[in-house]
Amino acid sequence: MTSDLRHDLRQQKPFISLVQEAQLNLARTESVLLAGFEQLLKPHGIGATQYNVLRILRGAGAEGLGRNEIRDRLLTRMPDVTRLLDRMEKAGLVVRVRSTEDRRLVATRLTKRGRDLVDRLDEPVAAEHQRRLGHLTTAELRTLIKLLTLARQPRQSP
Amino acid sequence: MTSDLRHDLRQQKPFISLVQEAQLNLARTESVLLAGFEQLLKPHGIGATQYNVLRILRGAGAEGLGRNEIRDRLLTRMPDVTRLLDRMEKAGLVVRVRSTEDRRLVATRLTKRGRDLVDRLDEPVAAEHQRRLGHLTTAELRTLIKLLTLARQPRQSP
DNA sequence: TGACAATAGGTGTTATAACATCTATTGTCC
DNA sequence: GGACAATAGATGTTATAACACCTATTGTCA
Repeated sequence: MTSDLRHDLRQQKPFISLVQEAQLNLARTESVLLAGFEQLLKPHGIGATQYNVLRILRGAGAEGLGRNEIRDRLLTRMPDVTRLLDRMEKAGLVVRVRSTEDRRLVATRLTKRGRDLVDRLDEPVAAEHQRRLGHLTTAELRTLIKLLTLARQPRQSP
Repeated sequence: MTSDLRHDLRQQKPFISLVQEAQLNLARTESVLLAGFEQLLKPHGIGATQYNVLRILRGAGAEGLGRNEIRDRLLTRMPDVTRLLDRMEKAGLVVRVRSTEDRRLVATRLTKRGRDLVDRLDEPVAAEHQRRLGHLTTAELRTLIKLLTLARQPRQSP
């Protein structure tokens, strides 16, 4: 009776399988890194998600991007991109212009202010990442990237 | 002039250093795994954080734990544990009892309902983790865990 | 061409997170 | 033993995330 055995052993911490241990480590590590990153961004009035949008828009060039395109490019799932962009527009970081050809389309673009901010952040962000992960060797980083990429491919039925 | 060079090359995606690539992969992988996990928990009316608390309290035994102790054991940073516990108490998953010896202390304990829920979730949670990460070999998982652990030790000045 | 699905985006509402500040209780030290 | 720092926890308030649903515009096809 598997169920009884599990019942008896609980309270200790057995059955922390390797996959669970990996998942716990992943969550913990991401949390630690993210916290440091948010700390860095806070004085500039934005969070990690907004920073992400700034990078995406900078990469997209002058034409800008539509809401759904931005959503799809974000690292983390984020419904309600509309109001995220609302806030960024209010903060003067982006502007939105509705297309005249297809009036359903609204392109979001960086303002000079947004562009300047993300440019100014390049160095401190790189420095923070270096500080956090710079003690890993190149080989270790490559392996880590490889394993994380592999981890995103589920066994079956994506 | 480094600054000018950077200025000229922007818009492309150069300067994605290994450390940044690692960080991006970490965030992305965590997001994907977390989304699947939340999906699994949703039918049970809790999220990943509450599930975490349930596991922590189960591990703590019958005496329960104080608010700060729970906060410190959580995987991810979480201010406002008070209202998280409020919600769980309202949902009948935990109870809080104030100590008579030191009236500052309030122990939070699992109710039978909370205990049953976390017990019932053991199998589906294990299965989900297996589904997500089970295609990695034991050696790969060990390496991943090792590297993630290493990544949490910053170079200097914690 | 007119109904209707598809697409892009927005809004209303509720839940949760984040931040700062507050209260109660206990320990400590002059 | 009385002032005061320290500790444990709670509360007020604002911002953000999550979820379901709505509006406008365009494409398509009988």
